[in-house]
Formats: sequence, C-alpha cells, structure tokens
Amino acid sequence: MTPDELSRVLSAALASAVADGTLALPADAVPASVHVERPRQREHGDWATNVALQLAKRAGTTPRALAEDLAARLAATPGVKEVEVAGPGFLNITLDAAAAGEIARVVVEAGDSYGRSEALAGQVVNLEFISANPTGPLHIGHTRWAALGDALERLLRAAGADVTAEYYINDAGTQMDMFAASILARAKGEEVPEGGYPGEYVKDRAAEVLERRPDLLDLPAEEALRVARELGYEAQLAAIRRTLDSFGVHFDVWFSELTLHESGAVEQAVARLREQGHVFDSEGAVWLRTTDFSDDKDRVMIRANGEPTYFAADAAYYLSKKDRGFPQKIYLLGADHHGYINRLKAIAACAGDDPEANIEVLIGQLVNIAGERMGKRRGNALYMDDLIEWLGSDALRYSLARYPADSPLSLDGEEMVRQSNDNPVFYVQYAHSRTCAVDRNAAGRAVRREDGFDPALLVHETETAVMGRLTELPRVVTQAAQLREPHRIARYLEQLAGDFHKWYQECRVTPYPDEPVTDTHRTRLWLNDAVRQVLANGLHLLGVSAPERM
RNA sequence: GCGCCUGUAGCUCAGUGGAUAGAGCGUCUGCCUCCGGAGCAGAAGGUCGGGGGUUCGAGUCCCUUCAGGCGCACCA
Repeated sequence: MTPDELSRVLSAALASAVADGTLALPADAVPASVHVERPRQREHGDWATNVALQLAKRAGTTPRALAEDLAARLAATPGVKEVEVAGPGFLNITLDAAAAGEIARVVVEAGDSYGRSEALAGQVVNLEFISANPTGPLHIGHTRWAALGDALERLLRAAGADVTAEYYINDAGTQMDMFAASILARAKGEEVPEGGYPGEYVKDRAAEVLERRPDLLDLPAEEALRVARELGYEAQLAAIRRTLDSFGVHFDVWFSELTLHESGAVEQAVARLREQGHVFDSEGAVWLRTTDFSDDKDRVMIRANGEPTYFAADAAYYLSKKDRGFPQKIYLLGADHHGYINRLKAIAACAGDDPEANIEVLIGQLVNIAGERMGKRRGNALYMDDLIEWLGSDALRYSLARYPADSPLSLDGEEMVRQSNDNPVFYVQYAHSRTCAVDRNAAGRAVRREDGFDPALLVHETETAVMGRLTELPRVVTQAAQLREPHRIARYLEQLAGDFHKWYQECRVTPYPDEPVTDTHRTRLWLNDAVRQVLANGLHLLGVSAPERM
C-alpha cells in the first residue's frame, strides 16, 4: 500500500463518518487527500496522520474521539495491520508486511519512470539560468546556478512540465567594447586598458582570435577592434559552452541580446508598452512608469542620447518569451541581482500580464569559498573549469545542489578536496554501487528475481524502513518540483542510502556458501534492485552519475 | 535610510504548525571467519540570535529587536 492509497482510504473513512452522521462536518470540509507521513519514531508505526487534530475543532469534537472513530473504520481495511491513537490524537498506522513489501515490485516494474508524476502536466515553462556575460569564464557563482538550474529543469520535467532551458547572452553594450579592447591589447602583448578585463583567460581568447585572423594586428584600428569583438565573443561563448558541456548542462535556447537590438525588437517593445499607456517622455529620455506596479522608481528605456538601456532590452526579452508561447517564466538570479525582481514584474504588468502568475524569480545566495567572495574581475577568481577539474563534476554538482538556493553557502575549498571521500555524494553513489555488487553476487549464486517474490517475508525492521523510504520518492519529486527545491532530492537520497546501508548490515541477499537459496533471498533481491533503481533515478535528477563500481 | 535573503551542535547545513530538533565533517569507543569497512553500532556536543504574540501544539506563522550577506544608475 502506497501513502497515496492510504491517504485515499482515510478520506473515504472521513466521508463515511460524515455520511452516517457521526462526524458533524460539511462534506466539502473533508480533504480529498489526507496528509500522511512517516513518523520519526519507528514505534509510531509505518504511517501517521494528524488529521483528527486538524478537523476536531470544526467538527465540535475532541481530537482523540475523532481519531478513535477513524481508527475503528480503518482497522478493517485490507493491508492495514494495526491502527492506534496516540498522544493528543495522532493516528498511527501499521501495514501488513505483504502490503508494505509490494513496493519493491512496484518500483522494479516501474523502472526509470518510478518517481515521475503528472503533477505539473500542462505547464509550459521557460527556465532561464546562468546567463553570464560572454566576457569571461563561468565562475563559482555560475556553477551553483548551473547545478541548481539543470537539476530544476530535470525535476520539472519529471513532474510533467514542458520545460525550455534558456541562456540569455548579454552580447551588447559597452562591456563588449571593453572586452574587445582587452582582447586586442593582449593580442599586441600589451596590458589591458583602464577598466578592461585583466584575467589571464583574455590572453587565451586573444590567441584563439589570432589563430583565426593572423592578420588582426595589421588591420586598421577600427577594423581590428571590430574583428576582436566578433571573434573574441565567439571564442568566449565557445569556451563557456565547453565548460557547461563538461558539467553535463545543456540549454535548449541560447538567446542573444544583440538580436533584440538588431531586429528592432527593442524599439517595438517600447512602442508596445507605449500602447499599453505606461511609457512617458521626460528630460529627453523615454521612461517606463514601473512605479505603477510596485517598483521604487521609474526606469529609463531610451537614454537622452538615443541609446536604449539594458532595461529596454530586458523588456524586449520578456516580450519575446511571451510571444514565443511561455506563460510561465522562471528566472534563476544571483542575490546581487535581486533588485531586478520588481522591475521585471513591472515589465510583465505593463505588458498586461499577471506578474505573480507569469513570472517567478528564484534568488540564489552567493557562494563563498574559503570565506572570500569570488568576483569575476578579481585576479584570483575561481573558475568553473578549475572547480570541475579539482573536484569532479559529480561531487561539484551534488554539493551545490544539496542546499537550497536561498541559503548562503560557504564551502571551504581545501576542505572539499581533503574530505572528498566523505562527501555525501560518495555516500549515495557508494550505496548505488553496493546494490550493483549485491546483484553480481546474487547472480553468481543463482539468486533470481523471477524465481520468487513473497513480500510477506520482508519483516526485518531495517527492511520496513527501506520500503517506507521507497514509497516516498514520488511525493518528494512532486514536492521538490513544486517548491523549486532540488536539494530535497539529495537529502532524500542520503536518507535512502542510510536505510540501505543499515539493511545491508543486517540482512543478506545472497546466502552463505553452505546455505540454500530461499524465497527470502529472492525477495530481498527485489528490494535491493528497487533501492538501486530509486538511487539511480534520484541521482539522475541531480545530473550525477550512478556508478556500478567505484 | 529603504528593500530582499540568512541566523539551528565546535564547523558546513537540513528541518514548507506536530510526538524525544537531525545529517555530514571534526572528537571519543566498538565491529572485517563469508554479498564492497567509501560501511555499521554507540558516546559526547543545542537557551533553534534575543524578546513579545497567535493556538491544543511554534525552529516553522505574526510583531519587534540584534547580527551578517546582498541590492537600491540615463552601469552592464
């Protein structure tokens, strides 16, 4: 019996209590699905619910009386072994071993699809993350968004949403001029100009540009700058894509800001917003009256000198997403950009959309390493490439995805290396490879799933703990997707791995050499394989590999 | 000054109103005669920043206060 099934049984019990007049509650006050959870204490049974505590007051009865009534109605349910009322009115439910053990078969037969749901079916989502400027390599901060954004993308898809992952390339503006000037200076073997990009990587980009255009330094100054900008941009973007490839992160759409300017989309955006009545002219500039919608101040779209602002491009970009058919737009931004939220929502409101429904901004706090914040323009910046090489993609992705985005994170670089073997990712991966080792050994002793499955034999307390955990995956996935919190998957996997390791310590799948193979061994093999499947499915959601051997 | 985020074990962090607040690291003690010891069992370690409030019940919700991070451009 799965928690969802149990939840429905409880709803039905409540409904029948209302129907026969025992419970004085309006029919619509009966929850369609009653919240059941795994109690912390094993003595409290397999499942527990506080529904009696929540409904008693409205029904004019006491929690315990309501709980007693429900317990009586539940006791006869097939698969339910025992129901008891505890404390102020908790309902503690214990299942028959056979009913609980069915989960092993359910998981094995569902395979890769176990944990997927239709909770977000029909939702069309544009998920934008990283969107780092193409003027330098990705650094530690981007690495966090890469790990979280990609995991979120996988999660939303697992919950049934239609997701497009998008990277916005800020390839317009004066920053690109500075970048081009810096590339050109390095190509000449000179220092970068004041305000330029001092990083060592600029030398690499300059070399790459020179390789494609050996005549760069012979060109007229203006022409050389243009070539440096164009090829430097291409080289840097290619470097970013290489980095993301090596991290297993792939975008569906790479969206260039420059195309918004060149196609006239920015001017059109101003015009469209003007039609909506939110644009005004003042002091020679063109403004958007974002203060109509909870922004602190109005924003300039076209400067007095005729140049569009970055904000204008943002508006055009928003309209592009809208026009391309994405009702739901999720932005994953760093905390240093949180000032954009109101502006972004104001754009949506000015465009006639509902900011709350159409825009969702997830703010990720910055990552500190060794207590020192990393900035792209610092000489000692810690780049994503270095981190991947240093710690490996799996450990890096996992350790960044196991914390909520809004929690400031400080990782000690030295410690991550020193303790890499104790990193939780290895704990989970080790559990997975151990299930594979069990499979190999079982095969060697001719323990086969197809020869028998008797869930009533899964009675050890470590086995019921594992089975209970297995039933939780679908709701963990759904909840993590709805809350946009991939870290819940990691925490769940660590718990399952712990349950598995404890079980492994207590119960053998493969018999000792002098013992015969029994249905107990075969049934445990089902459970082992169910654990392997769930660990693999969960690690996949985080973009982390599930190795068969380590 | 205004706004957002965060204060939980020595450290890094989980815990979307429930029962005795958890995990990893670090410290201490046990377990390899058999499926992988990257594991397991146990110990020590807490005024959940402080103070009010809401209710059967608050780490969780509200108010207030203190501390830290970040942001408040005709920059990108």
